Amino acid sequence: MPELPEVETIARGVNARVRGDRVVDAWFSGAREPFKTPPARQAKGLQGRVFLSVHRAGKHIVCEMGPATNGRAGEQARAEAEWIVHLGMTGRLLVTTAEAPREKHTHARLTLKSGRELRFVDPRRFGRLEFRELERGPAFDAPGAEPLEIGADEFAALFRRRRLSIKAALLNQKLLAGVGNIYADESLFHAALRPRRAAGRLTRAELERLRTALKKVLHHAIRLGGSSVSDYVDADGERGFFQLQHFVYQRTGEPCRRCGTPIRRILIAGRGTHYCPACQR
DNA sequence: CATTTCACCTGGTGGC
DNA sequence: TGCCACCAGGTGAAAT
Repeated sequence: MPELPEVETIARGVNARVRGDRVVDAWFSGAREPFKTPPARQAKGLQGRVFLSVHRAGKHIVCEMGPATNGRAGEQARAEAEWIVHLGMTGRLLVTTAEAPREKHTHARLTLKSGRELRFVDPRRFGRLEFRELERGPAFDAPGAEPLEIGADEFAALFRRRRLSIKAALLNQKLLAGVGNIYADESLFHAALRPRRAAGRLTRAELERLRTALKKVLHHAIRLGGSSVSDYVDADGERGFFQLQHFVYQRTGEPCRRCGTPIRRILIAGRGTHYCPACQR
């Protein structure tokens, strides 16, 4: 469901829990949707492999998988494959005991050598699971720029000559990777910019305000998430996601925390968009 | 080509 | 309680 901060938190939590563990069995549901790679191929590819590391790229969780056979002791194995998890709107990646009750809508279960399981649960099935053999193709690379790393020049260049709204531009993963509806609305509020403003018409100063607001909001959310990794990753924690105090997101009609004006909700790119008509210009 | 709309899913909520 | 409309953190294909 998750946007960049949630995905970052989940990737860190999963990394800490499965790094060095080995897949001894892989099970996938019969459902069609969540598989970018046919489930049988994923199961076969993952079988026996060791988790070298897990990290985030955009909204994707990328698991670097090492060889299925034990290497020489003390030798650092090289990644041979990647298991890529996109959580869509409702996906969760959980580390559980083998005995933990199986939740409805479980689409993948990797049994690990430690006895634990890594489970993918996704009611709406907007999530995607992909498996790549690095020998046969390129490593995964999220298309857009990382909002936490991008510099002022590169950021400004993303929006130059674009006629779409800045809100729609922020949501476009080919421009920036990882920004979703919550943090788009929140960062536009902190930058004091109307979501309907044409992206290409923002001044350099406004864009710089947006870039710093976005960074700040994302870092803050990661910091909060980091203190409750277990809410996301350990068997059935689900809090985490909404614990942040939003300034505009889903506060339609409520008073702006800065000036008291009722927050407005409009539709941009089919997504609910929240802003303060007084603070944002 | 850039941009917008819509379909893909299940589940929760609030009105009647 | 039931029924219904509407909403949800995402994205890629189809339409404009």
